[in-house]
Amino acid sequence: MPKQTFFNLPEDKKDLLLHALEKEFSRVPLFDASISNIVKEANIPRGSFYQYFEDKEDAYFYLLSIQVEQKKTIFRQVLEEENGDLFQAMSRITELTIVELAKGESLLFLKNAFLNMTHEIENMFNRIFNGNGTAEQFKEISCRIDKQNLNIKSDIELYHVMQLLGMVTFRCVINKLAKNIPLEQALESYHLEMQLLKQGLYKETK
Amino acid sequence: MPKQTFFNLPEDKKDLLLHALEKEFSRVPLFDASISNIVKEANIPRGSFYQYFEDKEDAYFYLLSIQVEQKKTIFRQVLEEENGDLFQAMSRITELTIVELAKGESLLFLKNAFLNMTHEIENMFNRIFNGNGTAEQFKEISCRIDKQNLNIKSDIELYHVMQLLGMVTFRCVINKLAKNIPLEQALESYHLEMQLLKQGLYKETK
DNA sequence: TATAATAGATGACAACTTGTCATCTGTCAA
DNA sequence: TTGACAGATGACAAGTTGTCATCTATTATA
Repeated sequence: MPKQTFFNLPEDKKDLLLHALEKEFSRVPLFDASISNIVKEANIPRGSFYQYFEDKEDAYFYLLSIQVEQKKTIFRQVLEEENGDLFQAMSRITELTIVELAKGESLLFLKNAFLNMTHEIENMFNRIFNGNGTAEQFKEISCRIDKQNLNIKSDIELYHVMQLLGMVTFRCVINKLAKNIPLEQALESYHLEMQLLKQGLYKETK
Repeated sequence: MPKQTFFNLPEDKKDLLLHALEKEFSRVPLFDASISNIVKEANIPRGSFYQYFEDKEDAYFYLLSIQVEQKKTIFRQVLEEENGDLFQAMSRITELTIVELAKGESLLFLKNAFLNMTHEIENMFNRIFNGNGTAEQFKEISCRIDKQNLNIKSDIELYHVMQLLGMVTFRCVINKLAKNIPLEQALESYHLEMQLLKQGLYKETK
């Protein structure tokens, strides 16, 4: 988390900073990003950066958390529109994401995030589905999910189902971006995997 | 890939280099590793490093590919021992891996690889299951798999099944390492997810 | 044998990083 | 008026990386 000093800043200066962060983290992934570029862009002295943030990672994950928060709202909406159908909602989100990311220069920050997804970045993204990890946050989403058609016996199983779906979704987007797979082909693979997940990979369950 | 110059080196010097690489990449993950440390450890001039490798990544992925090749052999063995049962084989590999990684200071290189898994590193690991990506390599493994109990209609579906299993396995190991989850608990989650995969997440398939 | 050609070794170097810290500056409260 | 303190500032040490002109050794050729 940024230091208190950052939050004490006037709104416009905070915005300026955030824009500088987004610009640099859109240019290159986290590990290639340079604080020097950020301070140059934001026109603040180098020392100030360290007054506001612990380090590069701190700034990065703060920016990411903001964007994830926005995605979370969208996910909620879609889930509602699909009447709590988890699979349906995930499919639509994936399609939305892929199509949007394919649109050239836009969303470079997210593109870099996907292409350099580590478990820490993925954990942040998972907040879309699980909130910040607390039981209440999980409940808040899980209660909006229609469990009727899901083959689950408990909340723990629901949690794992969501983990699995998240995994497959991320992998699909990453794969599409990394190998520059055509849109339709990426979606085809995705739906195939989703279908496999639904049906199960084993013939005789019992 | 390392440059030809590297492969022209006498065996003992190559070994020296590889040990220096392993030492540095065991100390820290790829992005924090320093070429300076490597050349210091291997006692070669800085310029020589660039005579042998393109850059840090080049050296890293070469070392990783060697270790993955070893894992591939183990996987083949286990798959044979389990008479082609993919789930059984994956379970055993996962248990082996988790137990081994838990043993303190050993395998620090692999530990770092897991904790900083990117899609590029994951792709390398996937060679364990898919070979280098060619159709022949895939066939070579897939023909050893017993498809009787698998709910698949084609080789493409088998490919995706293996992707899914790999995904869940990696995630399990990463999760265990990152959150320092006790061994039994990690395995419990893993088996739960495997069970869900087997049975399917949906109640009525049709 | 003498010479040329080529592969490889070498380390100094420019051009960047990063995080720190002593020193300013401005704004309140007493 | 004077502290006190939060915050701003930029020079700095210590590190990094990739390059390149210059050696050196080995092998092929005349």
